[in-house]
Amino acid sequence: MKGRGSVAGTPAQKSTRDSILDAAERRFAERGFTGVSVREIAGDVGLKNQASLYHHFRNKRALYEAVLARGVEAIVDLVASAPPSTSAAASTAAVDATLDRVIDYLVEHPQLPRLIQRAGIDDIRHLRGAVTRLLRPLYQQGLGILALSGAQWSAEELPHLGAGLYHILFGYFANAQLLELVTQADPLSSAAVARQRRFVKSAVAQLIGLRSSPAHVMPLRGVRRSPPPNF
Amino acid sequence: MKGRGSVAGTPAQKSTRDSILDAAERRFAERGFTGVSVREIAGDVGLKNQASLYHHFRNKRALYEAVLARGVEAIVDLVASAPPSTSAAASTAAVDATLDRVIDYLVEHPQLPRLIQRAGIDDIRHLRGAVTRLLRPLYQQGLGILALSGAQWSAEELPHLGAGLYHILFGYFANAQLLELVTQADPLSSAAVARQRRFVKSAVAQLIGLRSSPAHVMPLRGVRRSPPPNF
Amino acid sequence: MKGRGSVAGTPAQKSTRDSILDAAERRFAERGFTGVSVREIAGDVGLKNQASLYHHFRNKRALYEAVLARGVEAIVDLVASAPPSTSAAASTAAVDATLDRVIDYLVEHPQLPRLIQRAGIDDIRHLRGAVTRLLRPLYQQGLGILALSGAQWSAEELPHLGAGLYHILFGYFANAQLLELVTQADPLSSAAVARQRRFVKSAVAQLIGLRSSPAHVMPLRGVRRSPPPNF
Amino acid sequence: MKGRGSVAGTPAQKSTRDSILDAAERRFAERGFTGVSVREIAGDVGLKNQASLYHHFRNKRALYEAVLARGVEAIVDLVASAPPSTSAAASTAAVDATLDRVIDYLVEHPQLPRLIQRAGIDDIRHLRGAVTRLLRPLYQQGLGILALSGAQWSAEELPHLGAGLYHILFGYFANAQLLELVTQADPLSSAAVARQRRFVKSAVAQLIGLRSSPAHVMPLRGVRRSPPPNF
DNA sequence: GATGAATGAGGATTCATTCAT
DNA sequence: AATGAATGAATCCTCATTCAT
Repeated sequence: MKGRGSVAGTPAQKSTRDSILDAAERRFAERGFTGVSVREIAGDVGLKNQASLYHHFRNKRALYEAVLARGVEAIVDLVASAPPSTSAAASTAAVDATLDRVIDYLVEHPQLPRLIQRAGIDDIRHLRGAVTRLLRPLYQQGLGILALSGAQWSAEELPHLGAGLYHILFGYFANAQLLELVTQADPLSSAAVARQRRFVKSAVAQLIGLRSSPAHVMPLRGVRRSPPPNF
Repeated sequence: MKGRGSVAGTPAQKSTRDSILDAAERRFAERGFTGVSVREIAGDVGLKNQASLYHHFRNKRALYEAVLARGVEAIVDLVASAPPSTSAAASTAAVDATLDRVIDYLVEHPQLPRLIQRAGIDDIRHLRGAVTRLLRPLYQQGLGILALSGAQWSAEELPHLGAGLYHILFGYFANAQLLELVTQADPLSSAAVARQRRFVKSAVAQLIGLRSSPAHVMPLRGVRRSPPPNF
Repeated sequence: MKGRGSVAGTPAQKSTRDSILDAAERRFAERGFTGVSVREIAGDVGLKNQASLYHHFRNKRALYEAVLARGVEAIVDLVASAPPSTSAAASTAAVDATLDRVIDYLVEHPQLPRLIQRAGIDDIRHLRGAVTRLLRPLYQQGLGILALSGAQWSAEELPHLGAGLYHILFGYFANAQLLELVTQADPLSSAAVARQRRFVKSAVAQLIGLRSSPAHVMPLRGVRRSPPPNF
Repeated sequence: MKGRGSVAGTPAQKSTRDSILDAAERRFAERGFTGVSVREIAGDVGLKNQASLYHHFRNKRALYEAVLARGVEAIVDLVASAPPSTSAAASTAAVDATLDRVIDYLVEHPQLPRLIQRAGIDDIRHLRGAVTRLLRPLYQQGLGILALSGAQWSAEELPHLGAGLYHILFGYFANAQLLELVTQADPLSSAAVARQRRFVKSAVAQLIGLRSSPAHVMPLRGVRRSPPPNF
């Protein structure tokens, strides 16, 4: 968020600016920066004229960056709020809790992973500042956590592990449409999300190499006997 | 053909059509369908005019789909050429070999993962046909392989595992730019690629359960035969 | 508004929208829908850019249809304002008055007959709505008038008579250029128009049978009450 | 027809060139010169490439003019073949016969009137030569016939009469689509054409002022009792 | 005589943005 | 804060035409 952002403490003028951000987030997630027109976003918000939008954001790119910053900040906050645990056991719990928080959030904001994955694939020249400011600290924090865990990975492999975990976590939601078409089942159904949640936790536990994870597997066993999907 | 066209005597000179496909693949991977102009692609190929391009492809979208199909087909061929092994041991070797082939190919065609990841995130309505034709069989084959391996996953979890492996494998290359900015190291350096190769193989092995984590595999075995749920 | 826009104080200054309609009417009449470019019309109006035109009309066809509707409505109003006379004598006067009004109007708007004749020859799929809304009532009214007059035509022949009168009336002005080339005289000179006016009135009178050719009118009278054929 | 036309006596190479003319006539009649693309015509003829068309006609306009000339010449021949009668009685019969011939021809070539009406409305600068060569003699001949008939018209009114007759005759067929939409009946059905034929003859007889026409009216009386159309 | 390829010019339309109100 | 109008640049695509084969 830049310059004219919410004046401290006063939630007053929320309406229009935030509506624009919401609409833009949805659109940009769906079709990317170049695939969305300012007119479209203005229309979504109920503005009769694209010109009105320029009262709230300097231009299209500024709007895009505001959307992206808002989205990434939310994720960063989610992860950053994890207690900086030092013991492996506490770390395990913390990781699981963080995964839960993130997955919960991604389910509630299903367009966010698309938006962020897109931004990662797109030309990131425009995003150097935001990346450095927001993502690098997050990355360092993640590396710290991974390093703590009883790892089977060398220090130089940790970045690869971090990237892998990120892709597992975000890729599922970002590619929901594709998954649906390929598997012919809704990847965002609550059952599917529950399964994905279990899978991610289990996979993370295995890859991170913490042996405390089986705990949460057991209670779910009964569920595993539920009727099979038609994958 | 003019300009850089076929030099007399070398019959295998790349056809205009293929040159267009190459240029388009690069561009579409970089900036997506809406971010690329036909003029740009035509220019890359040395065509003096966009009109010429329409001699080879009905329109921009047809070109895009041709590019995508070519790219996906290459991957599919890579994976499909894996011997349909039945023993777990043979499977392990086959999986490793396939991973090597795919990684080799992605390194050689670094734009392909971006292109494909993008296509997965984008509106896929236009791609129904291609997806069904190309990806579904590949997916079924993948599921088969995963099911064969002595895994700790239930049948209903296999799709999630498959998706996860895909995201680990392609995400790294697709997000190379982002990774570079965050980690401040080149993810496509030969050293980094070698590390990623080791990481992927190791991670796959762990997740598929061929080599490690046999601990909690046993209790789940019976479940794997259960019919799939509705996702 | 820029350039030649509204001069302060004169509120009835022609709106941009109307200027566009005027220019488009002229152009479309001259060269037809496909023969005119949007750029051309925008240029005529003094707009520096085609884009401005799209602020007032959704697209080229919408503009064309607006032009056509405006033109036809003017004619319809002209004819519709004729008093619904019931006696043959009053009808005669009314017909003459209507002819005068229409001819006056066509002389003042020489491009209108071309526009309308063109529309009749062109593919009318796009015009179904307008035709049904505007022309069918006019046609019914015309049939009523023709039926009233002491005519030598059967009910089933009235549509042919109506069409014939329409073609005589509009064809002259629509084909003015051709007539000039063939007759080597200006068909729109005031003398020529006066002659045409006399000719039309006289021809209409003869064909409608109000004034002349009573000879073979009688034998046909009874027939006129016969129900109409299927065309 | 210009330059490369059919070499005297040899009907040999008819095929392609004439096919092109036929297709072009249809298309140009439907949508006018600017509304038709060369590709379209070539496609109609079965040519896989527009380039082939340029073997037969120098360019699009030359093709158009050839089409127009062929069409107009046919009409001119039809009218010119009327015996140059000198007596009014013979003239009446000749006029009727000519009308029959022309109407027969227009029914068989329903696209011709549209083509010709269009040409008359369009910018005729390109057609000066053809008009002068083909139409002026026809016009003079027509004037002669009209002058012969026991006319109620002055010499200076004859051009108006001539134009009116032309518009009645061609307008009906040229505007068939429009008439159909307005009257909700097919103007080219054989019944409708028969009625139009009677109407035209009768109208012409009245306007020309020949008193011999009633003859052909009587035998048709029975038909007039046929069931009514839904005009 | 027919075709594949190429091309310059132009087609309609949409783009992001600005300005006065 | 919002809107109507305008605009330059760019969009995809089609046009008629030419040339070598």
